[in-house]
Amino acid sequence: MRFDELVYAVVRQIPRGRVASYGQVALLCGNPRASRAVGWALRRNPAPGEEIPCHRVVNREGRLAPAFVFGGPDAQRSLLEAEGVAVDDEGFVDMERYAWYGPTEPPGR
DNA sequence: AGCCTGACTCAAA
DNA sequence: CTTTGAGCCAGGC
Repeated sequence: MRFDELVYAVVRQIPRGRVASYGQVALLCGNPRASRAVGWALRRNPAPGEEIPCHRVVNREGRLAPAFVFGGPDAQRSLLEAEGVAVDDEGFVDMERYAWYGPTEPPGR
């Protein structure tokens, strides 16, 4: 299986209203250091939207991807806010509150 | 095989 | 806090 397919498989599991960091996705793919490769894979996302919610992937600090990536300065923000994820003016999301813990989704939050 | 790129991350100045 | 530099990984050429 291609690495990017693995990335998509993971991203596809991120629930609505939650976000995951590139490092988190890389970890779930088995390569904690492959965060860059994750971004590389998402760059050519074959099915944006509910299929592969790449807008739910943010960097380690909860910072959204650069504007050009989603074709607009508020594209990703709109998608996230639409599903209940608050995004501040600087394009940051509260990781403590929206971070996805993984496929198993441990207790608490 | 080698070199380059990037939606990343960490450490240091 | 901002700016650099370096390590990392997969894929495109």
